[in-house]
Parts: sequence; structure tokens; C-alpha cells
Amino acid sequence: MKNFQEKISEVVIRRLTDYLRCLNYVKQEGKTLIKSSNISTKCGLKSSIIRKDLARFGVYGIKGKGYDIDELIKQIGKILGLDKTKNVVLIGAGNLGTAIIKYPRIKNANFNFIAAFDNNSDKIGKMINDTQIYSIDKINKFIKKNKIEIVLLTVPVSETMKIVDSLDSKFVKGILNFTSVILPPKKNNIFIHNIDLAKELEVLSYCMKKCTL
Amino acid sequence: MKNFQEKISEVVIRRLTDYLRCLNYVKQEGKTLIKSSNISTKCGLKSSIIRKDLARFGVYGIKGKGYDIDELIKQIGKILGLDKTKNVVLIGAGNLGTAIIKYPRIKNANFNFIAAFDNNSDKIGKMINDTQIYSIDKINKFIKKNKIEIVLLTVPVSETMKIVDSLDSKFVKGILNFTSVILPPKKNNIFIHNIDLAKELEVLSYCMKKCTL
DNA sequence: TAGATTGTTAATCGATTAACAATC
DNA sequence: TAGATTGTTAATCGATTAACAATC
Repeated sequence: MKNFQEKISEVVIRRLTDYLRCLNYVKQEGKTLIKSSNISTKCGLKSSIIRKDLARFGVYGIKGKGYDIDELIKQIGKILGLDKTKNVVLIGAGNLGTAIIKYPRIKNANFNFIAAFDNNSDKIGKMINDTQIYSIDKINKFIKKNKIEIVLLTVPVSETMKIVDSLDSKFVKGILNFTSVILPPKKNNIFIHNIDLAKELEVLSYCMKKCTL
Repeated sequence: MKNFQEKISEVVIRRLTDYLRCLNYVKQEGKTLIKSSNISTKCGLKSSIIRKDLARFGVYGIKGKGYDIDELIKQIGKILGLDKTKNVVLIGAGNLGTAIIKYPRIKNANFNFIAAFDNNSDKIGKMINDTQIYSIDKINKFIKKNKIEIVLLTVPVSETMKIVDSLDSKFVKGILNFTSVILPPKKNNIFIHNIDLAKELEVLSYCMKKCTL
């Protein structure tokens, strides 16, 4: 794999995750080689951009044959940083938080929920799958002890800012924010990605409308 | 507003939803005018692209002053098709489905969950907020009667394909798919948007990694 | 009028595509 | 070797930006 300094845009990374999903699917069918044109059909992209994306990271196939599926999965995983298990914690063990912990694909992607936090005393001490719920007071102690870099935020709007500002940025490097509060892309040197469920509904709505114009 | 035939890309629409969120926020503060440079700071974009996006839809401001906030909210809402309340139904009243119905911003965006469907007899007949849960057997009858165009899908992986294929495409025009199953962007003439929670975690993970290279 | 911010242009930048020589 | 698919180029396409004349 190339030791790239080149700037890679987020769209490329998003495509890479699509390739990975496609590859895992095809692997299950028992195949060992895959053509770029095959990934192309499954992902709804042109085959040339797939070859280009891969070559950009120094990932190559076999001319006349295609790509080795296992090798490709391994390489893309490495690019995305999925080769090592990452411990993450969840703050807010409500419906959304519970759903995320149970979300099937997250475990496959090598993310491990080692703890959840909530301020509801009825929930503290309980489990969601294999993940225990702790009091939110313990959050920074836990983060420090376990060197947690990624936090998923699924708390009510009213709690969001307070919690974000309280997180120890010596350890936390990324927040996935599912609350309706729009946070800046970077704060206290922590990367923040906002996921806005309403936005997706708005975009879908527009796409449907555009079609009938 | 311009009667555009021009092709608008999805990135523009996503920005528009950001503007809308920003505008609603600023409106609460009691302001009536907003400068593009102001939206720009809040959304992390260049001011020129904001003016360009708006002008593309024939939405104009006042030179030397800025944009009228109320007018802008109205116009963007119209572009996105949020001016009329849209009835939507949810299939799968588990944790994720429940969380989505309770998601605060969705109501503001003029989407109305008029029903939820599930196959668990313990849930059927119960309510989530103001939304009643019905047996999934009744889904197509309900869709037909209420002319439902948008379906949110939060069912287990194993159920997904069966349900998608069963939906009456004479009425349903869009599916927001939260399951881990990746569906094609269009099927039976229904627009499908996939929301993959694991993907977002992968992308965040890469962004963090890139930064420390 | 003077000051400010828009609307629009032209330049730049980056991403996608088609095509084909290279080669398994 | 013949057939197939890659890796890469050059062309195209579209999106972003800086700059400034227009004008409230």
C-alpha cells in the first residue's frame, strides 16, 4: 500500500466503504476474484472510478483477471483504519443509543462498544447486549482509563452542548453526533460528524419532488 | 422563485437544508435580516457559494443589507418541498423506529408520522408519541387509503427485502432505509436512500486517522 | 452620499469519464 | 497465443472560489 501524503476527499472514503460492503457480500457467495465492472454494477458507479480509487491507494488487481477479494477487503480495511478493533463509548442509552449498539454492521466493522453512559438511575447497571450502562458522572474517568478516542452521542438536545464541552479532549478525538444539535466540524481539536435524521428525510423528499416536475 | 429545469445536484440540496437549520436558529434570536457571510460562518462554507446557491433558485437578498430571514425560510422550504405537511409511515417499531418518531427536528420539517407498523403483537395497538402501531399485514391497505408516498424502514435485516418488494409502488415513491441492507437507489420506480450508521463511524474513523498521519 | 453586501463573472480547482496500451 | 481486464492517460465535466461592478 502506498504511503500517501496526497489529500483524499471524503467522497472517495465513502465509496471505499461501499466497495467493502460489496466485497463482503460477494465473498459470502464463495467467490475469490472480482472484476471492477462487477463492483461497479453493485455500487452504481463506473468501473473506471473504482480502479482509479484503488490505484490511488496503491491497491492493484491482476490484469485480465480482476482483484483478489480477500486481499482487497484487507487493504481497504487498512486504509479505513478498520484493521484494529476500536473501542467506542456511547453517551445516552435511550432508544437511539440502544438501536445503534444493536446495529448489526457496526460489530463487523471492528467497532466495540465497551461502555454506555446515562443519567437515568433506572438504566445504570443494566446491559444492552454485552455493553454495560454506567452513570454519566464516570465518563471522563472511564475515557482516561481506557483511552477512548471515539464517542457516540445520542442524548437529548438540552444535554448536548454541556456534554460535548465536558469531554476530555486529551483522549477523545472524534464524536459522532446523532442529536438534533448541529455542531461545528471541529471543536477542542475533536472531529465532529453530525448525523441528522431529519436532513435525510428532507433530501429524499426533494429527490422525489424533482422527479415529478 | 425560478421555475428551474436545470439539474440540481444533491450536494446543493444538502447545503440548503443546512441553511434552513441555521436560519431557524438565527430567527429564534429575534433577527430579521441575515448576511451570507453570517450563514457562511455558521455552516462552515464560503459566502459566495451561499449567494450562488440561492440565486440558482431565484432567491435574492437586498444589496447592502442581506437576506430577509422569514422570506428565506419560506423559499428554501418551498424548494425542498417542505411547504406542505407530508404524511409518512414507519415500518418496524423497534428502538430505532421509536427513536426516529421521537426525533425532534422531524416534526419541525413538516413530516407527520401517521402510522407505524410492526409484526409483534405486543406492540400492535400501542402508541409512540401520537403515532399508533398497526399490524404489518395492514400496510398496503393503509398506504392506499392514505396515499402514503414515503416509508421509513427500520426492520431487521432478515425482513427487509420481503417488505421492500411488497410495498405498493403505485403509491410509495420513496423509502428511507435504515436497515443494514444496502438497497439500489431505485427499485420498482421507488427512490431509495440508504442510511448506514456503520458507514458514518467508518468515515469518522478515517478522518481521525488521516489527521494523525 | 458613503458604506455595505449582493449577484454574477471568469478563473481555478477537483472529480469523473472514456479509451486504450499494457499485461496477466 | 487469444481473450480479458487492469492501470493510466487525456479530455470532459461540474463545483468552488475570488473578485468586483451593481445597487440597496
